[in-house]
Amino acid sequence: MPEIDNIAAPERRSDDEPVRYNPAEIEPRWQSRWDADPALYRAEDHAGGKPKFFCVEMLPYPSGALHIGHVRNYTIGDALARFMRMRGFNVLHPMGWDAFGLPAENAALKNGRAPKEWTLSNIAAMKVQMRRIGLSYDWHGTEVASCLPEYYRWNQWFFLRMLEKDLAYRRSSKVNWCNLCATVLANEQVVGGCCWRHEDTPVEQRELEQWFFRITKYADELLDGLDTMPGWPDKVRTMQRNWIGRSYGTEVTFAVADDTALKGTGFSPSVTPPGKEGALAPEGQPSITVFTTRVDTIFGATSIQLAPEHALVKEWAKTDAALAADVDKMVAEQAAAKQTGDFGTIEKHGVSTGKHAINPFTGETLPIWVANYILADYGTGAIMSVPAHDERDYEFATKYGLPIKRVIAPATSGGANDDSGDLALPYIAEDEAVLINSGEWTGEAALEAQEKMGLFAEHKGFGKRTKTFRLKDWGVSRQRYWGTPIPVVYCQNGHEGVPPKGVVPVPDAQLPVLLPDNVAITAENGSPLGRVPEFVNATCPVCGGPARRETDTMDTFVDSSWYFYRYTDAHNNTAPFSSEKANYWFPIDQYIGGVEHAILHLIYSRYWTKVMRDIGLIKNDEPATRLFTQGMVIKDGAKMSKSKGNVVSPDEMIGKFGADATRTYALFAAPPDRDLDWQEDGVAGVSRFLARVYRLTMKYAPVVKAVEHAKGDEIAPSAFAGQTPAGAKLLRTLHQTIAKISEDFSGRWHFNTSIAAVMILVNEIASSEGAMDSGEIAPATIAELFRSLTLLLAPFAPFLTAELWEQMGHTSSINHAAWPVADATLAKDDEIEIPVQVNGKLANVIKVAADADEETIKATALADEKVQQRLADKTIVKTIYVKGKLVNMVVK
RNA sequence: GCCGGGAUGGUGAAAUCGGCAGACACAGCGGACUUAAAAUCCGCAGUUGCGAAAGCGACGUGGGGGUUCAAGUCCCCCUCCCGGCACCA
Repeated sequence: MPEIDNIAAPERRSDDEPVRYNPAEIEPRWQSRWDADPALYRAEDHAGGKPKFFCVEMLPYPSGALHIGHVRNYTIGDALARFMRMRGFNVLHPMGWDAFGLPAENAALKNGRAPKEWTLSNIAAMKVQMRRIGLSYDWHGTEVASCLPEYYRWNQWFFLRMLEKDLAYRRSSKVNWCNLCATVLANEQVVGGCCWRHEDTPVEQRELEQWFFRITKYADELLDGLDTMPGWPDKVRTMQRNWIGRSYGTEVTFAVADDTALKGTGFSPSVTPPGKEGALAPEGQPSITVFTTRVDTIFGATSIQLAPEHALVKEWAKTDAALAADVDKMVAEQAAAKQTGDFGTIEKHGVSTGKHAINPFTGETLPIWVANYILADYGTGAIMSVPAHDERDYEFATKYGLPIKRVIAPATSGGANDDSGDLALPYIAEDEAVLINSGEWTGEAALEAQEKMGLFAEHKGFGKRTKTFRLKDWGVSRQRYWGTPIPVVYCQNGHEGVPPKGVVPVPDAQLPVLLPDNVAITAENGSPLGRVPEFVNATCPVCGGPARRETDTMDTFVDSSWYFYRYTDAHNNTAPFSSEKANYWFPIDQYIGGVEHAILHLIYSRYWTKVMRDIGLIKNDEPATRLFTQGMVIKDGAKMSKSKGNVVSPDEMIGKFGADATRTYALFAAPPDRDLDWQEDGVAGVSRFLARVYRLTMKYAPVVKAVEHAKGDEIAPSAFAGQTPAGAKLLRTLHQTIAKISEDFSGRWHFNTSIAAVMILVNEIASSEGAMDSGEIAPATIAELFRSLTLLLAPFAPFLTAELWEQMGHTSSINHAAWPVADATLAKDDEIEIPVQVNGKLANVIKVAADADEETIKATALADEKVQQRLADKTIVKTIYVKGKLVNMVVK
């Protein structure tokens, strides 16, 4: 190919007209070209032969401005999406807006702006920012905004399906109330006793009628499914496991003793009337059911403890003023402690009810107490207290002088009847521990006894083996305006549609129930919708009579529970999405977002996926195969906040250094899973690096163009004979870099080292400028270098690389240009460096041929002068050789 | 208290499987270019001792112990920081 070799290197441009990297000129120019092409990032129809890749980043709340943390999150996803496109995948990369929620109402209160107008203008502003950053979203095909009726009508549609399946229900319950939000919060939205949005505002407990979703129906599946999700971080899975909190145990029913009868027979608390063992309470007599995970310790129970809000306590308090007063105090104390978040540390105390219960296993009579450490909403709100084998019960029993009875001993101790008591109490029994003092069960291993005693209680009818979850049903009612109206009415003629009683669902055909505009937002409690007569006054769909419309709206986590399904079919107006499309794209191949949603959005959306599967919409069990949680962006070692004045503005960064530098820095400064300390000087450094790439590539772009033109625009083949050493060295580095980055993308995602590798390559190219100009390095090599360099940087710096790609004479977009392939032969070093140690200390580094055998390497090492100095007067005991890595001589 | 994650130069970090600790950058210092500055380029750079220098040596990955020819990496104990959960029976 003489004509190629004869292409002259371009003249060095004179110093007075340098080619300057100017992102402020390049980036807007490309941005408007991209904006003008609605199909640029459109995924192909699923009929195509390419493998699919569905890449989703968690959608933002449209607050009005992107946070630098968003930039990091979206840049990670965008780099991956761009890489996968170049690897030939059919990539769906969408974006949307989590657009309902309280800040819009606060803005209305503060500035008098309508929530809708405020939200939509924020969306517009943030979309401009996202476009400036060069994020490759298919806006036209996929954009979703949850505040639009086209979206939220499907929330309503799902709500109706949930009603039909008895997954949505209404009941009165104690709820978390945030005064600043002026609404109810779900358990998941209470963080350390405070509101998740108002970190310093304690959550109050209020009794309210609420809509709930029966997420507990799926508790087992949500928990067990975690074991089948290796692509999710352990951290998130562990958090979800703890949140769901399944405990296997036994419910045991204790009959409440008839005190009047006992008094007549000379009652003694530990003596049971004969024949009363295992007795259930007679008709009309109350009983108490406790939940325990350690039924094997039941012979050690010495009292029953009830939560202050237990139904029986309320009953007894009616006729016992002193008890009522004590209990009220306890309820108030529990509520206060929950607010301040130190529920776990308040001192245990309680009060005796004077009543007694009968242990069905032993027939013993146990005193019934009310205790402040018993939760009303976990298990049955009642426990059997076993002070010998439970720390909390021990503490309580010691305080009040209740008996402590040992019924379990370690398996290694003196045997079944060893209750010598030399072991510290409380003794928390292990599985192998052995029962003592437990009647016919004495001698059984604890774990087996749990099983057998549970079965026994079941058989005798005073208990059952069961499991309890920490997870509660999801309260979705919000007393707010800016959310999805719940699509039911209450018929004033008493018509009933579906249960619950009195509720008439709005028929599908009447959806959406539109959120009215022009609603006065005030700070008063109660939903603003309740003050809009045109909204509240409705017609019963069953009888046509007057009806009152539900004024609660849905929790915004409903919106985000299924938004990514809508991406696959965003313009569908007859269904939430087409099953065919969803089944092609789902599950999401890579989901990326902050870990703060580990037990909010990420558990709700798993639940929603299972519900949608069970109503036949989709086939997948889980929404996403892989989840990545990126680290926070911090500044000067601290979380960014307006009050600290250390907030980094993405616009300012882009204005100063350009989007490419901002993006590249966000990936370069730290591995994506770690926290990143934002340093503006670092962005400046990356910007200098991109400027160097620009200057060099612009200089040699004509060479690339000429070479590729001569070859008919084929990809330059790498291996050609007669390569000079300088050229071979550059090609080696190039192919090592290609291999490294390709690997980083498919595994570790340590883009910081990917970018460092490109920097090394560029440094080497820059120092070979003389050799390239003199012709020592062939034009074909130069062409391959710059062509590949541009492709390698394309996922990180899309504007710069698009510009350079065009400057090299390419007319087709770089977005779908093929990712370079590493040539292992070219990447291979022909000479390697081997460190030589003497007694583990570095003596020297020797250079040997890459294919040198062990003998040669050892001989070379031994012959080395510096090594010899270390070996003087010593005897070599052993020589360790690690192939291609090191030689270590052990000497005496 | 329990469960995760982390601690490496002045700073962000690298070392992917036990094999040259500090790649790549930032900040710094010295130099070139310039009337000057900016920009750019070249060089130095873990700490410390000896030396005029080339160089030679010691120490060094939060602390202490261990395994190994060899430890940032594996094991045991401890400290501190971040995140989550926390009287869940």
